[in-house]
Amino acid sequence: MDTRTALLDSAERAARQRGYDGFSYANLARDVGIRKASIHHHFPTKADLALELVERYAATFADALADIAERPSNGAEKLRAYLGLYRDALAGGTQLCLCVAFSAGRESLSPPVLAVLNRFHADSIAWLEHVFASAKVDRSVSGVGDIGAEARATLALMEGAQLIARGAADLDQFNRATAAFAARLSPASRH
Amino acid sequence: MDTRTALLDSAERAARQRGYDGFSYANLARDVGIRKASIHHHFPTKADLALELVERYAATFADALADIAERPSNGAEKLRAYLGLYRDALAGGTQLCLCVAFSAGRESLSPPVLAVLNRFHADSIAWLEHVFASAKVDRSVSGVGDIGAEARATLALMEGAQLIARGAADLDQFNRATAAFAARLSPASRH
DNA sequence: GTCTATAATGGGATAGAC
DNA sequence: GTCTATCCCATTATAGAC
Repeated sequence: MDTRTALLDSAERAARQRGYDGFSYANLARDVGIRKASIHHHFPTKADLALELVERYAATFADALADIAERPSNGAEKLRAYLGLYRDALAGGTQLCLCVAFSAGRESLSPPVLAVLNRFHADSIAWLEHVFASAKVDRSVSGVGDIGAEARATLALMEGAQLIARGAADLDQFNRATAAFAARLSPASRH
Repeated sequence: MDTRTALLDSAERAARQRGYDGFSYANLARDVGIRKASIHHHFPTKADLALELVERYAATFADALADIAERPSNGAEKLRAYLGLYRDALAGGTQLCLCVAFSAGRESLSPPVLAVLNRFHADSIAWLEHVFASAKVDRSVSGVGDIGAEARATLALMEGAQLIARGAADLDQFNRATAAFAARLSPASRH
């Protein structure tokens, strides 16, 4: 594999486990098998690396959301898939969504990275608002209230449930924290 | 004020803004007005400081929960007060609950600090389970399902809503994310 | 593209005078 | 209890050979 990609992969794993301040070029160098000075050839500064990391992550996530949105499914099924994204991102209780992991050490981040993070949040909320709006029409989700509030509550629930599960290193904590939310979603139809 | 207390206060502010890795003895020294070497007289290592910090915070929080629990109020009013604790902890969008702030850089923390953090979470969940159980009886909260799931979902919602509000540096984001939850609580009676 | 070598900085921590 | 002075280490980053 491409050294550059290997570095990004290694950095993503580390960042999602330990946050931005929690990984160093020395870690990456050991992990990838080159010297730390060589990393600067690919990413001149750590801020450059972080920016590309978060951009790549946001793009991948946005693709996943677009993929879900395009499916010919109702609101409940889209939200179930959304829930699955956050469950999978936990990697069994060891990792967080990169944006949650970066949200903590926020003050260490460069302005461009913060900008991507904020966009990620705004896009997520907009996507959720859209899905909740369609769910209100197709009646596949019970008790849908104000769309903006639903979207923010859902995002908060995902991020908080990740923190709880990560703290306990136990994926089941995520499932329990999101059980009531999942119960609002009408069952998947058996095609 | 006591130098020791001033150091703890300064450290708490810094930690809740920037996480464990995000503050240093140099910061505290500048803030409190002594030299950084002097801090070691009060707290030999940073792990010692962090432990006392998190213990003090957990104790204060536990007192607040006990205070709420002892009030002659129904489940809804207790949960409203709980919500208020997390809203106030945001300090208008600039700070997180210490346990949320520490949850991120988890891997940097010493085992004793992690232990206090885990106890904090467990105690919070137990407290919430108890309140939801009583709310099920007094019918002051709508649609109460499984107690354990309700408790974990509520904790996750608080923590996630804090992250969202902090990211936007806007307290109102917290209110919006928790609006649906607040709407489940029966209105406060006018004595 | 990767290496060795080396800044330059900042971190936590210690010794010992006052 | 606080200070100065110092240590050791890890960090990001650069220069220049190969």
